[in-house]
Amino acid sequence: MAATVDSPPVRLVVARCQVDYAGRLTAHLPMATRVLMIKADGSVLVHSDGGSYKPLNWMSPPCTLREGVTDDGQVEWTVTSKTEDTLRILLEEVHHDSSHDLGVDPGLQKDGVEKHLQALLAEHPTSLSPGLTLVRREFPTAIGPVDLMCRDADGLSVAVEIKRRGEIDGVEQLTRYLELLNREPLLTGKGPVRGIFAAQEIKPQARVLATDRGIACAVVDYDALRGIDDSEHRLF
Amino acid sequence: MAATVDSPPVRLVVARCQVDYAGRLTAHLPMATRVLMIKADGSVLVHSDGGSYKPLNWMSPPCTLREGVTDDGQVEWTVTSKTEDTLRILLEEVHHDSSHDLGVDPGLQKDGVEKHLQALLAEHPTSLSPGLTLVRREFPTAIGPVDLMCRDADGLSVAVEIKRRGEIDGVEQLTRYLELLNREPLLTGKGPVRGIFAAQEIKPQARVLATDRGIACAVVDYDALRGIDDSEHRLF
DNA sequence: CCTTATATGTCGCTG
DNA sequence: CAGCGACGTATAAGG
Repeated sequence: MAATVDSPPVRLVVARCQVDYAGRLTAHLPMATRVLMIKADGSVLVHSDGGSYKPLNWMSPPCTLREGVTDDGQVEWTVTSKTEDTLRILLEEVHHDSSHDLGVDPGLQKDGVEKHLQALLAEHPTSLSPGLTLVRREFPTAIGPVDLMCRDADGLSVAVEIKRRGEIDGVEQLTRYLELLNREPLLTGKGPVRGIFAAQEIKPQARVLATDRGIACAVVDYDALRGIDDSEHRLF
Repeated sequence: MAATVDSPPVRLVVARCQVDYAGRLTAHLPMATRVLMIKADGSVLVHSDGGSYKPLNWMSPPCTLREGVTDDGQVEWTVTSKTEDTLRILLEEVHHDSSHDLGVDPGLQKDGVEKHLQALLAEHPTSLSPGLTLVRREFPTAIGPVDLMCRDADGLSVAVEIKRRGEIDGVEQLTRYLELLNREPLLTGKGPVRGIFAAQEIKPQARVLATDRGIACAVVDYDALRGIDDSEHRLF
């Protein structure tokens, strides 16, 4: 007797279907041929040809799929989550239907993003502003750690917020830190704490807001920093 | 002669494979069985069983897939984008391989997103605060447009920020706008610009911050607004 | 084409 | 579990 699998983990279906979602929003997909992927946890993905990795429609786990038949004899899938979200898929014609046991996935291994950038800047603080020396990385405040705390040639404290992409949120974040840091007498002895917003790319909007708040912007050349130890500084 | 399809739009492959990505980061997937979806534009999705709709790894269009063979005879896919990102998939064993023509997708119809909420509130500004009249939607400022600019019965300007879910970011956003708007003499003639933070749901933290800054919070009943023209107002 | 704001964001971490 | 920040964010809208 052959070994059987009770509920095959992944099911791939190609079918002409119509999809309706109701949850945080309502969405409707007219009848057309699409790829349906049903995973072991009951989650469903509705993919069209093209677009990026995001499905046209989907249901995230945990959820349950119920297969039924409508009054006029069409197959209907109803996917429901605990939070009353529902995905209804009406199947008009099934072109393909297969199931596959994948087993457990060992998972993804990532390497090298922003932590690396922080390490580089910690080693070369003068690339942000001349005369800067590192006091400490991840300098703690009540609302979270500042990426870099430095001191400049005049003895002023300098708080540095590092992002890969400098957007307005990052300026807000640094502003909050500066507000708290400027209440610390130990830091403000020689004058108010300066702020530097450092990123590989700084959006115009973020630059405007930073400038408006007296925060300096530093565009960091990642490759140059990585390649050359004593890189030129760029401060705007 | 039978009609042939040169490059079938969607290809579904289930295979034991190993995946390596190099781009803004590097990522590695050890050898395991996964679902591979190749779309017409050459984009590739690597799905495992479980997780959400996001693939373990992927390549976004535009990109090209090249099928090759390694020195030791294994099938190898190399997907490259214009921006020198590369996805390398080493296939050890193919369990399934099928192609399907989907045709053009009519696309998704959404309802109940923020834009719709904004339209409803623009039509019924009194649901936010009594006596409010709309001056203009998407009122421009140096750092972006305010969702609604209104005027109250006393002639005061009122800036409204609308979110589906009211979180702390939205309060920050409105605060920024108010800061800029209050520098405009044309708006502050009768007094400082008021702020209203409107959302279907407002998180406690956001409410505290808003209150602290003198910003009013309005919880919007989307269904009521959509259903009834002259809905009751709720202002906290 | 670039910039900006939204997302059924998702994901991972930390308190 | 909530809150917060990052993401190869994706995606749509507007200038």
